[in-house]
Amino acid sequence: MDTSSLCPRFEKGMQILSKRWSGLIIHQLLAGPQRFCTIESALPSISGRLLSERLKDLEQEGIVKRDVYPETPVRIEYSLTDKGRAIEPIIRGIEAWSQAWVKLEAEVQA
Amino acid sequence: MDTSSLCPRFEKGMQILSKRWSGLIIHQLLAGPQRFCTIESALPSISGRLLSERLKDLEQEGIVKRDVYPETPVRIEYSLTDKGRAIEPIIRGIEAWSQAWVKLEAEVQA
DNA sequence: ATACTTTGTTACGAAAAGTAACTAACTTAA
DNA sequence: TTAAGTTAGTTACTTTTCGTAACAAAGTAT
Repeated sequence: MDTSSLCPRFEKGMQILSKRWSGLIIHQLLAGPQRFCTIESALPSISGRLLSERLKDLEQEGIVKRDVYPETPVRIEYSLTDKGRAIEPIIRGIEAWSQAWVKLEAEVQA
Repeated sequence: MDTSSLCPRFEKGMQILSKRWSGLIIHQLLAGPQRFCTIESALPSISGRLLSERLKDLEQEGIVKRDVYPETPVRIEYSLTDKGRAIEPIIRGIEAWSQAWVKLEAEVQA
């Protein structure tokens, strides 16, 4: 029973952005187009399997674009679409909030 | 191997906000303090088990406050702390992005 | 005492995420 | 012409998280 005025667009948007790794991948791609292995080593502890899966999800949502350059070795570059770049203010907002409010384990005095 | 300059605060902030339901719960609490069953019926298809778990997570992170009023029946109100209210611009950003860019299933013409 | 409400908890099966090893295509080195 | 290396994944398997449903404590009303 949905008695709320919860907008289905907002609900879906939230679903997309709150999938694990999506935010960090988008953040990484804000630095410019880059290849699979660059993203993989930029993000701590994401595995190839998940990165591959998540990039496919984001491509399907029209947030990420995948370009194949048949060089040698083949170069595959991932970049943000307009829809993806439109997420930048949100990511920056999360950065700002995190700087201002998030305490790391080491800083939390119980 | 973390060769990036990825800020650990940002990483943790992202982890908190991107947990399933966190965003929608915070969005709901932006409307003001409210009780468990109100949140439960405002969000589509979240179960008591998950809502309980997520509210505890958010309370632990200092984002949500839990107040017990020993009335009859007992009233327990959940509200946002300052740290929680500071998330409002991010949630509004996601709302705006969703309005502008998110297409629902029904609208996607393959 | 019994039934009802609110705020949860417990138990269990399903789905998603994490880990590690493997594959395909193409290159350079021996 | 093998052999080993690189990039971009995939497959198989384990662990964690999620979802569903039934139950429980504390109090009121009947």
